[in-house]
Amino acid sequence: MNTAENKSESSNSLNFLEQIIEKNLKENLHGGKVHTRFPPEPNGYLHIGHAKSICLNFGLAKKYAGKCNLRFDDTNPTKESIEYVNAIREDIAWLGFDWEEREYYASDYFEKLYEMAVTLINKGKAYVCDMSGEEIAAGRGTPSTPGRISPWRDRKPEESLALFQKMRDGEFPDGSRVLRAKIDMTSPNMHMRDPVMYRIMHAEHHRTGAQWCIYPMYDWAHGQSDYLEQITHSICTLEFDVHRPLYDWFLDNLDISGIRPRQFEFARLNLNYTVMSKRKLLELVEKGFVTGWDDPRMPTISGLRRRGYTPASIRSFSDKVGVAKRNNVIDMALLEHCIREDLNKNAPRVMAVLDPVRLIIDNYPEGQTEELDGLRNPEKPENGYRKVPFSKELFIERADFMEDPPKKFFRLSPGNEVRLKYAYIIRCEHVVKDESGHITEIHCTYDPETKSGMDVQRKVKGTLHWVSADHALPAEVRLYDRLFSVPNPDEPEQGKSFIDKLNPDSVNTITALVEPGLADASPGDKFQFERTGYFCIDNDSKKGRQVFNRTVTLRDSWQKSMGR
RNA sequence: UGUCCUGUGGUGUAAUUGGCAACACGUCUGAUUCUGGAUCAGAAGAGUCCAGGUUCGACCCCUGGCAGGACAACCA
Repeated sequence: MNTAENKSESSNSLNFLEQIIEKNLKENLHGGKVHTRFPPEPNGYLHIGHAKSICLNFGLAKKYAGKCNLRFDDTNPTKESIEYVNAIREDIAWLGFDWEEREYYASDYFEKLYEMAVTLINKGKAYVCDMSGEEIAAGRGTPSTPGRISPWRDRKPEESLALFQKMRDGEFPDGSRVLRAKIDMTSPNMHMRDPVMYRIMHAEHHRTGAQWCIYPMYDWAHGQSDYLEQITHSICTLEFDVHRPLYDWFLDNLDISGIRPRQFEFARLNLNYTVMSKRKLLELVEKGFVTGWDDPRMPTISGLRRRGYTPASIRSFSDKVGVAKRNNVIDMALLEHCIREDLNKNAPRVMAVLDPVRLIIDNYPEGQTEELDGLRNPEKPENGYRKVPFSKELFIERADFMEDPPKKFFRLSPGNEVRLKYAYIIRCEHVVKDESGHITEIHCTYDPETKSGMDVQRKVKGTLHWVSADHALPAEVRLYDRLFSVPNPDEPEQGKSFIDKLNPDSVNTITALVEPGLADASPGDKFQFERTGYFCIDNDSKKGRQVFNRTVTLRDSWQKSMGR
């Protein structure tokens, strides 16, 4: 009985949806089929919360040898656009999921939906209501008080039918009439109080154009779309729990055959130090607090992609957060752990000095250059070495030198020795300062017998990264930090908004010096800058001027202990 | 003062038809290291919202509370 076995066994535990599916499979509920769907509304970009849902729906289908459809829930033309459709398709594909030929649109079902509505009208289960929006809202009552019956509720099916046809034909202005399901105005569930099925909207739809001027509401369109696609498990978030009786009511009253879909709800993902609602993300974009939906500080999939996150890291994250029905707030540290885990294994190492100070090796031959071997990735020694130029004048990180260091400072200080990564052990002899006392040069001597790869028995506590002054390339580096300065920007004090919780230092753009080999890297390429963090090349890069985004810092137990 | 959902270490998620609470992240030690990274070894941290009840035995079942969330768009 070893630990590895125990681990793999414990990972076999099922989440509540898997338990339901396995139970359904056992009782042969849907003929042994599992068919899910991911149903985004194309009214914004996908975020990390959607990623959880995508991984869940496609993941469940894969695990149980079923299929998962992509279905755009495009029933509100005033808020939706083709731009969003395209962005959503790109993001899902990038995450690594394939909906094959099953790319569907609720708008493809408008005609069928219309016919089904006619069926309900004929059965006396739906009616055209002539009340205004305000009247309907007022008549609905409140969660604790019943609603009032519409004066149009008992109009004859033939009359409703004729009106419904005229609604479709464009004979009435927006908001003048709606089609309502006839259910129960006294239900304690507000969604059962004769919910609206269709509203009149003379609006251009991004797919159906001007073909329709009545559009179905979510509750009507969604469940029936599930049925038309023969979805077995319709998985949505908790807030739709109260809609389930309505979801079932439509199916109950529609003479369906084949698979009867069932709705299940799980808790959406929440992440601290960010916001997740499309409305708020839209506001950040529209008011210019970020540069766009794909700003690297955004929790959107496109933002994370540009930030340097990999599909594998996001899938791993989705897996680790789990699936349940209780509200949760996931620690950003978990997301960061997932990307570090991936990049540590796969990102090539490279040296870059973010805050340079000049270091001169006094006893190193003037004009000499050595091409040193730097391991590309210690996690994958088989990837071999790269060449890194070394010379008399270098730059090191300003924070790696202290004139008057504290007790456990392992870096460079007067009289002290450190190793320069891949190069030599050096000793600091003296420093040069300007009038204001600012250090401008650090002078050292090196020991030629300590070159990397030699058998050196001397031990030094610290190893520093560096770049050669004559060879290094300047590059723009965007140091990103969390977008919000508080863990719960969604809950500001009275009178404040989440905007007030934005972190004023969420990005700090600097010019750094990077090793010359980076000149050839392309947008999207990811690296570990040794000792500082993971970075990727941004599309804003121009020839001769690379732009790097900091994905995440390395874990830093030194800084952590200093903070205490 | 309605209906529904949910309460397990700091944060998440488990506990196979009731059998003295496990895993991950985080935190803290130590070893190791040419990244104060990674890796390895280990530790602390919950007695499962509360109170009753059933039972030899309850996170799990029952009753009653309490707390949090959702629901009153012609949004999804």
